Amino acid sequence: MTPATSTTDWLPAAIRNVAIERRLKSGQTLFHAGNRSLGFYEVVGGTVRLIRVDRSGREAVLQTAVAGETLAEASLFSSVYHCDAVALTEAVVRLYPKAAVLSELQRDSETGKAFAAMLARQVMALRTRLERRNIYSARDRIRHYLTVNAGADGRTVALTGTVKQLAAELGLSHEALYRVLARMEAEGEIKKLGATIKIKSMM
Amino acid sequence: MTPATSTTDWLPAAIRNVAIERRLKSGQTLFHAGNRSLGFYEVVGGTVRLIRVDRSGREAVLQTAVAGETLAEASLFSSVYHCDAVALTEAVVRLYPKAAVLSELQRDSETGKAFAAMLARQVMALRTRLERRNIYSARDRIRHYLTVNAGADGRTVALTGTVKQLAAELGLSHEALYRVLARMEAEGEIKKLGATIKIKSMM
DNA sequence: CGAGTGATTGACTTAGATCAATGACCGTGG
DNA sequence: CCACGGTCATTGATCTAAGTCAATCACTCG
Repeated sequence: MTPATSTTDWLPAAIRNVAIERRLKSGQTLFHAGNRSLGFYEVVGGTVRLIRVDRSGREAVLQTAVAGETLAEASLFSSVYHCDAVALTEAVVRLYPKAAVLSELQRDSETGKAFAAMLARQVMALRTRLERRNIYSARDRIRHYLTVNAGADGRTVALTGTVKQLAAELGLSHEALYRVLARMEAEGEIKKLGATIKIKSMM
Repeated sequence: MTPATSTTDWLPAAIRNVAIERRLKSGQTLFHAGNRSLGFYEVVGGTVRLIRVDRSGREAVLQTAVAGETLAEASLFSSVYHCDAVALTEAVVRLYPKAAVLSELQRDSETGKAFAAMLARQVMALRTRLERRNIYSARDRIRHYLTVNAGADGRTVALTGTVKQLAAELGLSHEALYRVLARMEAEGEIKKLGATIKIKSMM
């Protein structure tokens, strides 16, 4: 339900303690495709990208992970990494060693369940975000975001970050977002109150 | 790696056999938000939508599941459904009962692992598709698709369905896709060979 | 043999990207 | 304490890529 890529709360302390923190310089490679998989990572600070490089050198970004997000979970179940990970900015990551995680998942079925639940929730949230991107009109995309993220009263949406960040989440330029938001407010559909948006009427 | 939402291969026969198939008429509701969660579904045929309805009656689509895809996995870990599911077309779904699935996941750690691995792969694939939608230019979006989905030789992409379906996957009108593909071919970047695209040079 | 759908291409329109500029804030270093 | 550099918020002007409407042709199917 929450869009938050709520990272690693499912991890028992036992595993969290064996995590290995590593600091990356901007541009530095964390792992390469083909490297033996050591486990999955959590980005503690900065930004790390997963990249697939084709033989002509062109690269395609598979994921851009920022602080709090998690990286390469699937590598837990694979012996090698299938893409490159490189730091886009200076960054700090935490490695959760494969063997430790897997054996813990196996030993404690509660942890296994929590892990699966977290992944299932992520799948749900990702599908929702993807579905939103299928909406062509900026206004309807915003409406989708608002109704999906409305609080319990169904009328109040708490903005998590800056408007620019929201624009990125929606796949709009920030200018376009400002404009549409302004129009929606002018037409009485919403009301901005600081970091909150009130949904008033709907057309 | 494969973009396929490869559904239920992880399920042991034991569970597959207790699945309950159900036929839905177009427009029929499979479950409502707040209903006690019975398990998750696989869409065998037709199309089913997950919908969140806000109090003013506006609805936001959270997911559109077509044949072969899976629905509401997260409900395995929740006591009630959190949205409505309604058939967009006539449809056939298969219900995997929660209790049976959960106990099997718990009993057989191999199954649990396979389930988690499937979810992790789905998360990866979804993130990749979402990342692609961040690319504004149609051409670059197509390039992203091609490099991500290139076969082992890195130069051959097998199209899974029709070009129209690809257009939907890319979030483009099919006309736009035809045009850009035609231009790319004219400029020698790719070569279409039936249901295959050869990547020739890259600009 | 029509009906329905995909593939393709042309013409036209427009929503939203881009480029620009301004004002409000904010931390910070002298 | 204040000037300065940086980022966010906001709005205007302009441009274009891609959507929409439309028409044609090729196919498949009952």
